[in-house]
Amino acid sequence: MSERTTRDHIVEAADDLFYRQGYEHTSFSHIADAVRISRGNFYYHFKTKDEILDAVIDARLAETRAMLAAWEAEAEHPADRIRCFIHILIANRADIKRYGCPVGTLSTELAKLNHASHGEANKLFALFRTWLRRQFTLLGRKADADALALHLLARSQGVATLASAFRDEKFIRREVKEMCDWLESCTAA
Amino acid sequence: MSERTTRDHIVEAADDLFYRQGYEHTSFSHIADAVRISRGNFYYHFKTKDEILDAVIDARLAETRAMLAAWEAEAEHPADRIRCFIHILIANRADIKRYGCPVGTLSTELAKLNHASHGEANKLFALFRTWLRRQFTLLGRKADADALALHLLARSQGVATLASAFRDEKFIRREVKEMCDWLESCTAA
DNA sequence: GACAGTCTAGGATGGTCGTCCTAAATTCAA
DNA sequence: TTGAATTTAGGACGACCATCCTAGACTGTC
Repeated sequence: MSERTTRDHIVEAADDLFYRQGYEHTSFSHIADAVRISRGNFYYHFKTKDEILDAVIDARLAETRAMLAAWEAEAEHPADRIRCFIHILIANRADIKRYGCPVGTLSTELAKLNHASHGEANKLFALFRTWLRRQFTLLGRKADADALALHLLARSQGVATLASAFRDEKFIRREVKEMCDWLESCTAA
Repeated sequence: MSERTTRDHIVEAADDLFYRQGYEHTSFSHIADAVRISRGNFYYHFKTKDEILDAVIDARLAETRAMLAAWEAEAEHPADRIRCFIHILIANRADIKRYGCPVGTLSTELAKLNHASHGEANKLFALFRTWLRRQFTLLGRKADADALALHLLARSQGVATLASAFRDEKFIRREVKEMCDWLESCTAA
C-alpha cells in the first residue's frame, strides 16, 4: 500500500513548483522535467493545466486538514493550539523568506488571473479561519471569535509578505513574539 | 506643458494592467491594445518588457513620494499622518478587494519570478517603511520606530491579502479601526 | 520645397505554451 | 500465451509570446 503513483509524483512536483515559481510561470514542461516523464504521459494523467491546479489545491487542503487535526490532538489548550499556528511562520521561515506564504500567494495570483479555481484556493484560507474561530470560541471569545481569527490570519499573511520582501528573519521572530503576546491578552480579557 | 506623450500613456496603461492582471500575465499586445498603438511603435519606446516594468516602478515611486509628501504637508501631527497611511486601505478598498495591494502583489510576483527588478519594486516598501519610521520617531518612539513601521506595514499588507481573498469590506473597516486604536496606544506609551 | 530626425505601423522570426494524437511499451487477467 | 487495458513516449498543432526589422508618415528647420 501507499504506493506512490505517477499521478502522486506529478501533483507533488506541481505543488512545489507552483509555490516556488507561481502557477502561471510553471509550464507542463517544467513539471514533466521535474518528474522525469514525457509531456505525453503527463497528459494521460491530467487533461488540462487547470486540472493539475485543482489536484494541487485538493492535496493542500488534505494536508492542511491533517495538520490542523494534529495540532488539536497535540495540544489540549486552545491557546497552545493557536500558538502552533503562529509558529509555522518560524518553522517555515526559510521558504517564507523566499517565496512567501503558499496560501496567500496562490490566492493572490489566482485573483489576478481571474482564475476559476480562485474560490477553491480560498478554501485553504477558510480552513484556517474556521479552525482558528473554533479555538477562539473555546477560549471564551465566542462573540468575536471570527474577527479574532481573521485578525490573526491577516497578521501572519502580512508578516509573510514583508519577510519575503525584506528577506528579514529577525522581523519574523519579533512579530511572532508579538502575536503570542497578543494571544495572551486575548485569553486574559 | 504637461503634454501626455505616447510614452506616458504606455507607462500608465502598463501600470494599470500590471496591477490588475499581474506582470507576467500582461503581454505587449495587451498594453498596445490599451494604448491603441501598434506593437512596433511600442518597441520604439521600450526595447524590452523589463524596461517597461522599471518605468512603471519608477512612476509608482514618484507617485508614492508625492503622496507621502502631501500627507506630511496636510497633517501637522505625525499620528494624523500615520492615520492617512492607514486609511488608504479604505480609500482604495474597491481595488484592494479585487486586486490586493499594488505594492505587495508586485513584490510577491517578482520574488517568484526571481526577477531582476524585485529589488527595485521593494523600494516602494522601503519608501513607506522609512516614512513611517520617521513619523514614529517624531511621535517619540525613536527606539522602536523601525519595528513599529514594519509592524504597521505588515498589518496593512495582511488586511489587503485577506480582503482580496474574502472580498470582505467590513473586515477592512474593522481592521482599520483596530490599527488606529493601536496607534493611539503607541502615542500614549 | 527639400531634408533630417522623430514617430508610427505592421509583418517576420524563433521560441514556448497548452493541447492533442498516435503508436509503442507495459501490466495483468484469462 | 494470448489479448485487452493501462501507462508511457514523443511528435504535431495552432496560438501567443517577446523581439526585431523595414518602410512609411509626420514634424520642424533651413
